[in-house]
Amino acid sequence: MGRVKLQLRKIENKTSRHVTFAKRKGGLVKKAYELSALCDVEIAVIIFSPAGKLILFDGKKRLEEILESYLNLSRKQRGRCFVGSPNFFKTMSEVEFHEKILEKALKDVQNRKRAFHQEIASDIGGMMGSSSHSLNGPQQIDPTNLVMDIAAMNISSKSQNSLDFFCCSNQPRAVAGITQSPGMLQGYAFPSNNIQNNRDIIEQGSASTTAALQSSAGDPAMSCFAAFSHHHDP
Amino acid sequence: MGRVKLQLRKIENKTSRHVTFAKRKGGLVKKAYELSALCDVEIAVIIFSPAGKLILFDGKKRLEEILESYLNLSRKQRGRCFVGSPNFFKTMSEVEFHEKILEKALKDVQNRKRAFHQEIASDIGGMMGSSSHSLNGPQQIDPTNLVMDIAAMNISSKSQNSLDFFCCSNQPRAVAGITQSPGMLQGYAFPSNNIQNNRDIIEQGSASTTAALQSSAGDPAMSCFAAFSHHHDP
DNA sequence: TACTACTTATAAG
DNA sequence: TTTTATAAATAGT
Repeated sequence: MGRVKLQLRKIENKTSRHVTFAKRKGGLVKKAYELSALCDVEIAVIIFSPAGKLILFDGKKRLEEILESYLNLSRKQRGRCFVGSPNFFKTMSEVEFHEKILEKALKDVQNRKRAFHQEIASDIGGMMGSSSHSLNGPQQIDPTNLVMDIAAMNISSKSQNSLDFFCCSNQPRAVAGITQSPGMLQGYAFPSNNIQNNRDIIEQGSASTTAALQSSAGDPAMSCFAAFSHHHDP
Repeated sequence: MGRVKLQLRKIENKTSRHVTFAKRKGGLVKKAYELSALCDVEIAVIIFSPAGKLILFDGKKRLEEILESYLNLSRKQRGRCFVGSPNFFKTMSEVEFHEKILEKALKDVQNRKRAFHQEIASDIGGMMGSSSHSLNGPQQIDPTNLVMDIAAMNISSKSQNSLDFFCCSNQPRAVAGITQSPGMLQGYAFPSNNIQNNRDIIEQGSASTTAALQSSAGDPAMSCFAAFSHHHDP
């Protein structure tokens, strides 16, 4: 829309590009808001501005587990999350807390290892041929098999107070394509361990968005956007 | 736009709502595509349809670390990612692989602990008052301090081959507000540990998108959308 | 699905 | 920033 039809390629003039970005960014967020409201669906729009900063719109709740990682990283209420070298730990209590988590995780893995040994042993001691469990015994390490297809996993709901959800990676920090604000993406690991607290934060977020919507006489989507806009550059 | 101006609230008629959803969904994705192309920015649009299925658009590369978690969870090429109880491990090699990771992580944390002890000891042995390092000695555990503000962290690039990026959480599986397809969100932990491999997959994705764009005489954004649409319900 | 009258978004000034 | 003229999106058919 406009005086002329634009070709769909990068606008070379920097000023024009920034003007267009500012306009269309607002338009996109507004459209997202409208679609979310009209059709009662959950939407997130994530934009990295030319300056590399983050602009967000999220409609309803489902995506908040992801989006909070962007919106709220600096709020120190995310739950137990440990990212980075232990050298970043600032207090002994932090170190010891994570030491305990890791000890527990290691113990769980080692228990599993023992169970494997037993199952293998019983396999050998039992009949030949078909075994009712899926173990294949020791294998070569195949990194491509180490990713679990979570969607196919049956989630066990027992042992809520044991460490039943953790993650390890030796992923180095330098992630392809991420040069600006590396912490944004990498800082998030898992949802808060305190669901009630987490929900409170979500509610807070909704409230502030609502407040922004109400305080603006004009366009609700635009003010919704404005509510988030302290997360990006001016 | 249209014959009448719609009020910005949920369309109650189900058929109208679905028609509007279909139209505006396409429009939103097209807008995202245009903004991405015109302004050379990275964009993702994530939509859960009324049926709860996923619709995605992503512009450039920065967000793929997040979006791949949705698009590619079932491709067993994500790198070393361990989520869930060790009981889900299917092979001894998986168990042993993660045992090693955890042992290393624990060792790193314990090294840090030792360093703390030394720093504290030298604090006691040194002059009173101002100390040049930031340690405060042992403290009460304050869970709210255990989340690191990654954005404020200075990322050390050394020790690429040591475990310098890992995460632990005792987050239970039942995450508030996530009832459908829980695996989608929870399955993803960190970017692939094999960046080259990861990039290959990204290129694949881009290629198929490009192919879709080219194979459609009509609207590039729409066909781009179509390229992803096998991820949502028909 | 296609049409079309109308609203909305926006390129240029 | 605000104002147009025009292109684009879309509600109802």
